[in-house]
Amino acid sequence: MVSQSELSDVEIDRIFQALAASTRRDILRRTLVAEQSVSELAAEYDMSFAAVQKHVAVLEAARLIVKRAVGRERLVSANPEVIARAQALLARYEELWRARVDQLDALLAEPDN
Amino acid sequence: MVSQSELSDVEIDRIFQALAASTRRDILRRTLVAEQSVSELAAEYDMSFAAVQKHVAVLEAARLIVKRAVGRERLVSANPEVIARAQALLARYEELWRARVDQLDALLAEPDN
DNA sequence: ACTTTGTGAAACCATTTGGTTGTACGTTAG
DNA sequence: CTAACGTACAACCAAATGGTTTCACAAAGT
Repeated sequence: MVSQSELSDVEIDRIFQALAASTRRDILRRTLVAEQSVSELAAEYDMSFAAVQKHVAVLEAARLIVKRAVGRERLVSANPEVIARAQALLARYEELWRARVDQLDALLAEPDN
Repeated sequence: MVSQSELSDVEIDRIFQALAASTRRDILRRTLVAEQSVSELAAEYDMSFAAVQKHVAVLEAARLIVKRAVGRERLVSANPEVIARAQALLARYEELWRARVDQLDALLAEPDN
């Protein structure tokens, strides 16, 4: 079992904000597959090292990734836990929708209409 | 079956960007449960009508909601289709993670280690 | 006919975002 | 020891964001 403290609004803001840029989604994808140093990541994109580092920082603030120090390198790996939380959030939205549809169905099934 | 054209990066950007503000998530929640006019929505928040209208516009640009005109009102309702797409995206990320874990498991299960 | 209501859009402003370059500093390599 | 590498951070800038107020206009109510 993992820590199941509820996510605050600002935390959710940060998660979706972090996901709202394709470079960051790509970094997330890469680090889900395998741990990578910040330089390795930076080499993949057509922008400065500092820019990539900032993207990594945004993902880290959202706790979508974690870094661990190994010598002078910082190895980045994704945190699937938080991704799962975001997914669960969206799933709850869909549930609201289903409830609405069910309610409508029940109404239509009412005999005295 | 619904239209299954692939989402572009910018479309995905817009979806997550739209989800990255709690007011907009709240609007989405309300309109998932029941159709609401823009004024009805605006009445719920401590900001100007124009501000809420802008939030609605952001959600609409992301196609997370749709509007239909009834007289002078614009009735807003959520589009669960797009929410499902976002959820599916996150699910694929989790799948990448699982593949990584499986690969690691296989490696550890190797007899000649 | 006039007024009110619901919506949209423009202009404006402060803050945030996403990029840049430059600097500093610890770690590894020669 | 010195040079190169990996990272972090600050300062700066343009563009986007999130709010405001104001104006315009069509639809509904009186």
